[in-house]
Amino acid sequence: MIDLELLRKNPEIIEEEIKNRGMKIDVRADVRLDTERRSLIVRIDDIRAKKNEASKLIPKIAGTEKEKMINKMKSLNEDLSSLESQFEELDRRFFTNLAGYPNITHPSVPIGKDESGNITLYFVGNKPEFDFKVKNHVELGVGLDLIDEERASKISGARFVFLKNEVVLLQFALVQYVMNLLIGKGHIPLIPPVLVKERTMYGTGFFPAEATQYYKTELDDLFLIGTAEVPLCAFHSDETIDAARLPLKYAAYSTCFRREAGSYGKDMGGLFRVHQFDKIEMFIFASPGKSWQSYEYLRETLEEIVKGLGLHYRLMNMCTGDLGTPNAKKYDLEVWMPGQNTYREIASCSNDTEFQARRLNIKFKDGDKKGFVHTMNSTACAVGRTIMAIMENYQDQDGNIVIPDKLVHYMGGLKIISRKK
RNA sequence: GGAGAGGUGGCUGAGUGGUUGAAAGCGCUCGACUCGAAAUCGAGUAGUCAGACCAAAAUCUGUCUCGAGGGUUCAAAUCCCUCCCUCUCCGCCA
Repeated sequence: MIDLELLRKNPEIIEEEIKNRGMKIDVRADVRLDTERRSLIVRIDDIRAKKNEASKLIPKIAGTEKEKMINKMKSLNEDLSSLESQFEELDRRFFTNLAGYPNITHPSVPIGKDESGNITLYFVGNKPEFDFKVKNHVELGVGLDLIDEERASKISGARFVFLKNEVVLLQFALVQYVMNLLIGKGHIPLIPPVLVKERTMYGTGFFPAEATQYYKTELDDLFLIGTAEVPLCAFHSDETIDAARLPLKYAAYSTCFRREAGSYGKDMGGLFRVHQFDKIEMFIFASPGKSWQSYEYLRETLEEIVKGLGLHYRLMNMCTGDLGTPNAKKYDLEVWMPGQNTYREIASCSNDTEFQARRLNIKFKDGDKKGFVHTMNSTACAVGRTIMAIMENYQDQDGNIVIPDKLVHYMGGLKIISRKK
């Protein structure tokens, strides 16, 4: 949700934003709509005031006086209900339109039409070189008996997978490594509910726009979350947080579910695009003044995690055309995947400034100062995709997988996953 | 799955048709008393959306809000309907 004051006072800023994002919204028409609805509010409030005044008088008077007053009230009611229905119509239209407005992007966000406008900020680490023919993670996984897609498909359908043997331990190791790192930095660990109410999906802005992306339970009207961002963001909804507690940092581990509607045939096979995966998500509630500082902290932390695993990656600054509506800025972290011979997204880090907080009514209080907090989130570790990256980057000539140093401890000392005899 | 209870201000909790946005208590803020504190006394203490003023803040005026939505009525926290949510007991269960 955008700031109404901004729409009223500086509609040109919003128009510029919409243009940059390649969206089409008639801002001026909505400004007029707002003016109209406000003048109706004034007229309605005026009648209500008269009603309230009369209402206080009625019990004190009697006879014809009272009779007259009651009749006056009746006629006021007629005026009122017609104005009210006009208002409701305008109001509904206005806020429906407003729901489509994007957040205002940070000046550092590049302007561009689509993903081709995204800017590579930098590369970290070196692309690994192999003097043998590399395998992709599916070939490796099948060879080492680490993933089973066939049976998953038999019992659940396409885009599901069994993780098996050492790679199960690898998942636990990753979770331990990442959680410990985040707890050390003051993040509060959480395991959230993965089923949420419909209104939570609306509140966090995932509905109605992306409603077809998520699973719904048939008997209870609950939805499976696509990311822990949903319960994390809603965690403090309708709360006022003392500024002294900001920034409030969380880290949630959860399974995530996505229908992947509209991606038929895309990235089939393996761990990259599945209906169910596990993820650790970072989330921060920050005061507006420290927002961008906290956001860069998120990025640094994400990079620290990926660097710790020794993966080569590039950091992308997503352009206006490729940003989500709530995002003021977004970094994507793309890891080099030797088996795909390309960089693939394994993490995404965005600052939604006060866009979500406004919608979920999350405020801060700093003495006499009150306002909406800023919310931002970042993947800490998308477990499936990270496992995929480790498998492909740490393979050896014999199709074995070396365990990254940082994880050996959490693997009970196991240094390599090798072919079973 | 069966049976029941309930949703009122930061909290506890009154309030079954008319100066009730809401008693009382607690908490909190300010003031008095005190060398200081406690106790005591006094005052204040919800948010929303508009409007006036304004650079802005503050202030003032009005509106709406007693889980949500609808209905009855001149008038609803209070009566009626629908929905949502929370809790307790029994059953089942990791």
